[in-house]
Amino acid sequence: MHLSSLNNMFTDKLQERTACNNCNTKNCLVHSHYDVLFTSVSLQGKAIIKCKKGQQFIMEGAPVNGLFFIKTGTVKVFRTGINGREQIVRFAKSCEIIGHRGFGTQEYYSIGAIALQDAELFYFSKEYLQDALMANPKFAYDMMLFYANELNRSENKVKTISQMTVRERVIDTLLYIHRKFGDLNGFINLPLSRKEYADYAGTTEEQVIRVFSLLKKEELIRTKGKKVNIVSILKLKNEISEHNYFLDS
DNA sequence: CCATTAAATTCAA
DNA sequence: TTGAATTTAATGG
Repeated sequence: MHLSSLNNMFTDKLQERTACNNCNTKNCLVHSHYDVLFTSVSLQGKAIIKCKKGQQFIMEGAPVNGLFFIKTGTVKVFRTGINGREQIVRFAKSCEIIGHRGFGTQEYYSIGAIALQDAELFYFSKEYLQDALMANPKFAYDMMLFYANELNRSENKVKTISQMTVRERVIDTLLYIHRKFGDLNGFINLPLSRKEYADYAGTTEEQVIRVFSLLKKEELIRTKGKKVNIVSILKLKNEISEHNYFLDS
């Protein structure tokens, strides 16, 4: 089969899968630059990767050779600390980019990424993306905005971790997850273990469990297994609003 | 941090 | 669909 017809098959396949419901086209780099990313004649440097729940698709220390866009599913991005403790850097959902920090100059990934649910990923090689960026200023500009935003978020996170108490950090984490993933029948729409809350908040599993217990006694949250129901978002916000509370995505 | 028990999830029959 | 096996939550030392 000829290469260009192979490529058409690829694009058709993509098109039928690109009807993602929770994607705001305006904010989605893949969708708003669909033509740039998918209509090139070359098949090289793009792929769809299917990732099962719990599967790690970026290894810390592995050589960087491209970057991922999440099509469906959710992903956690983490870095391993000094005594083997995991620090979750961020959670990502569809339309977000993973592995971008190493894109320009870095040789190796400084982060790992694991699918929290079954996920589909678009993969683009460095070379492919470089060509797309060079050829399309609007795409390059949108990418730059994305990077600026990421940097801002990451600087805010430093403040949060270093200045807040454990309880405040756990609350901050709950609000962040809720803001980002919304809720389904009152429960936060992302099942996370207590350890994962801890790894994001920079604490231990036990601390999170104890803070949760207190919050339950105070009737600020309810839990059912992994599912968490925030009773009063306002009261939780108030607890940390006197410190730094930044709206980020 | 570790040990114990309770609870929830997974998996396969 | 059930329940046995495994994993995760919760608490107290």
